[in-house]
Amino acid sequence: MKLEKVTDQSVTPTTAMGGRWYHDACGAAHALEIVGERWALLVMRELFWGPKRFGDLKASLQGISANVLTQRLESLEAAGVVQRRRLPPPASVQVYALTPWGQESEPIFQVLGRWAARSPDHDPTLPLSVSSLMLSFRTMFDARKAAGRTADVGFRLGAETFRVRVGGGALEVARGDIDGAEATIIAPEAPAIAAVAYGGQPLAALQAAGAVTVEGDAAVAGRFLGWFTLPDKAEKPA
Amino acid sequence: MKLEKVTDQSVTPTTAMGGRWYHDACGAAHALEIVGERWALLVMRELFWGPKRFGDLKASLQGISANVLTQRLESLEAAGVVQRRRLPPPASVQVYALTPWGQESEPIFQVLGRWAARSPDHDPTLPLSVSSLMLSFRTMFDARKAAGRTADVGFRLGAETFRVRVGGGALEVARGDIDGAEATIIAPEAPAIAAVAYGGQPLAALQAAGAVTVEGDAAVAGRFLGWFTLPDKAEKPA
DNA sequence: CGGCATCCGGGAAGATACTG
DNA sequence: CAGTATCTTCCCGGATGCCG
Repeated sequence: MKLEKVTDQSVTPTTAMGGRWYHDACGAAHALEIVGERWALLVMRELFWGPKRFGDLKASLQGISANVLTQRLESLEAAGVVQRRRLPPPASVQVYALTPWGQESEPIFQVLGRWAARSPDHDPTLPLSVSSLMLSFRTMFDARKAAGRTADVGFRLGAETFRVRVGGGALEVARGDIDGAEATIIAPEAPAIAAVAYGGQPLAALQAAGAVTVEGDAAVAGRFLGWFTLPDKAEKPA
Repeated sequence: MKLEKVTDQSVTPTTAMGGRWYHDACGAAHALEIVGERWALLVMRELFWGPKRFGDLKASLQGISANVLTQRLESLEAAGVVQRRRLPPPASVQVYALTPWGQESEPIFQVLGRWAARSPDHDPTLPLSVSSLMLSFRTMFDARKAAGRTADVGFRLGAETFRVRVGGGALEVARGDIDGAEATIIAPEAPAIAAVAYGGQPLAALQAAGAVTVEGDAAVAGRFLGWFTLPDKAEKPA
């Protein structure tokens, strides 16, 4: 007995994967139908800290082409993960934002990130978007290292600003205002920060090289960047 | 400047996606390079409770074709997630198993499953593999409902047997021996069990219909199947 | 039977060019 | 700037056939 032809149109056009489903009640399988297409999850990642315009989205996703981005935004909107919004005048431009349910995807990034960081093939020196860096702070934050400490750190990475607050064993991230932070870490590119937090590079070395600038309390900035731990790599079996 | 031909072998054959990478240090992006291809994560799901042969794997993944399964097993093996093993004589057949690091993927299924279960489009009445059902027990176990209780339940689903033990707020699953369980739940297909645990169907109704049989303490079986909760669906925005 | 190679049709991804 | 149109390349899925 053959499967019925699934190219039959008009069947749940809301679901992505162009009409190829797993026909599986398993939640993970359904998740893959929503976010399993190439780029889909990375689009969500880039929207995680707030709405973005098409062009900014495309710029932050190095390598995606406009038509693929359009398709993904359509799929994700149909799935209820992304919402298209028009900003109020005078800035009446269209932006894309995660829905509340889309926002709940943070654990997906944490779990995938922690698992893949143990991959023998993972290369943390590759380019890194600003959104990824902020997500990595929440994923790799090591509360033991920050025990008993607080910090209020601003980031200015290219044109984006983020504020990170640490206290009570938790780390909060928000896009936007950095006024009044104890220290502000400034860099043209996110990977420079990752090199310090994850690559063992001394902050002072990157400051000397001009890749990173710190305003305010440099001791706070230095301490803060030591509060993150990458998991050990897994063994590659014979 | 064109990309070099990526069918060119010898370029990190360890990584999947046939030579299309994200060039992104983000852990989630790297995870997608490993498990983001169609079927890859479901292959891992089917291996989660122990090694399987090619044919059993193919049978449990309704709809996969042999060549795609071969490719996925190759990719996953190259990535260090899956290991090919030869069972000792007399049963000297080849099986596929997760590596220790591959076993660490359980949180991925939990998080994806919990998130996707809230999808407005998720249909829990679709077919369900035995591995998925067992994974769903660990994902959707509601310790509050089982508070102060223990259970030791065997499952015989088609040709597979699993043993599930609940105690101290935790739920353990193991493939294999079910001798001495307090109750054994028998069904030809996993979805019958899901209909009780997640679909609100009374166990007695399925027993009457002959879809499920219980041996041993039926009260234990009935209680056990009430200890699981699906998350609420998210709102579909206008 | 288990596993792999090969061929084919359809469709998704990627690059480029173009339009409002 | 925000997408659409088009073309090419490559992946997915099915079928068949080989070889242990």
